[in-house]
Amino acid sequence: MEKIKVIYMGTPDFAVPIFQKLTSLTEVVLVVTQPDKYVGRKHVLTPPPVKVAAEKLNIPVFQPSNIKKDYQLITDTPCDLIVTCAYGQIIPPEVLNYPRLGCINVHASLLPKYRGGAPIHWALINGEEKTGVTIMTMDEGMDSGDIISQKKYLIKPTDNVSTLHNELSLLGSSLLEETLPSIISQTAQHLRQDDSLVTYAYNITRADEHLDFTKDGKSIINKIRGLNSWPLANTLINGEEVKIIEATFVKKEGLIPNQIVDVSKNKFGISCLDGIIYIQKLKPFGKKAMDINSFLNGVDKEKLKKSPIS
RNA sequence: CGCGGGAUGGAGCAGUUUGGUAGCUCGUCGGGCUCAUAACCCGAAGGUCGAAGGUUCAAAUCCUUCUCCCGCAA
Repeated sequence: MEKIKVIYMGTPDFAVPIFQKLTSLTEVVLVVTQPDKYVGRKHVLTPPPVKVAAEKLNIPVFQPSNIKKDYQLITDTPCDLIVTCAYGQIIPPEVLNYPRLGCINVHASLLPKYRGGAPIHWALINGEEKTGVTIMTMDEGMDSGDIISQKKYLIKPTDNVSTLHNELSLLGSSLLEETLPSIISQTAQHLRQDDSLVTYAYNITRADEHLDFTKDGKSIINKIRGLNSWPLANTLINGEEVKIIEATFVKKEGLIPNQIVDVSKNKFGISCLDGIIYIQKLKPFGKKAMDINSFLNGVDKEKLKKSPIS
């Protein structure tokens, strides 16, 4: 079978395995990704991961800062299909309508749930038992196109953003492999999204990262793992911001929430609505991540017991 | 030069303001107690105090420059 010509549009790590799978199945003639960005304290100009992967394979890369205006190169490049995954910009109709087989997108949720930029985070934070990946047609809305195929993933209690990110990225790759033939033969089923079931997963904001210890233990733990390894949940202990990386929950009745209730050699417990959150791993302000034993070794435990949480 | 925090035995920290013998909590190793232990007791090893230069009789501490790590902001 002759390989079809594809333009791939994607940006972050999540989009890399899907890109690589695509290169093995089709001829990727152009990669469109976000411009290099200045990141970090030193403002180092950093290329997006998909660009790095594309350059390794000597595939041309196009990085328009505003694709609504600057799409000429795409529509001048002969191709049969456009595949997108976490590209990062709304794609104009001129591009959507260009390839004869259309535009499809790989999204990290079971649409119509969790449309938007942070579906993995929100699925974990909300304590979902399952999530998955969806391949769909693109339209001018945000993740609102027709569903072509889906694959479920049962979330493990040990999953966090990093593990789930990897799982779904691989799942997306294999789903793409399974779905591609029906796209090429134009026999794919198109299922309209049920508007009444739509939910949105907006990008995580600073306020989303803050832990509220007056809530129930389960939701606090879900938030901690739903923000791990990035950007991490935080709280203020004695006015200093501390990132909470890992914690466990023990159910217990009759506690006043939001208090430091258990400090010993290797335990640091904060009360919540229905029990105690034991911090296992954290990152104090200005310090590196450390386990709870290390943290307790270097801290005045009597003072810590009296510290307010906010 | 965007803003701020930090670097002290293997880990986490105190000591720096006011220069004067390297300290705490752990870990490691050895010994003891114990039916036993991640518990307790006794002892030991392990550090050119991030780097370089300067001031001084004397610098972890004061001055200058540099490197690396972390958070925020983009």
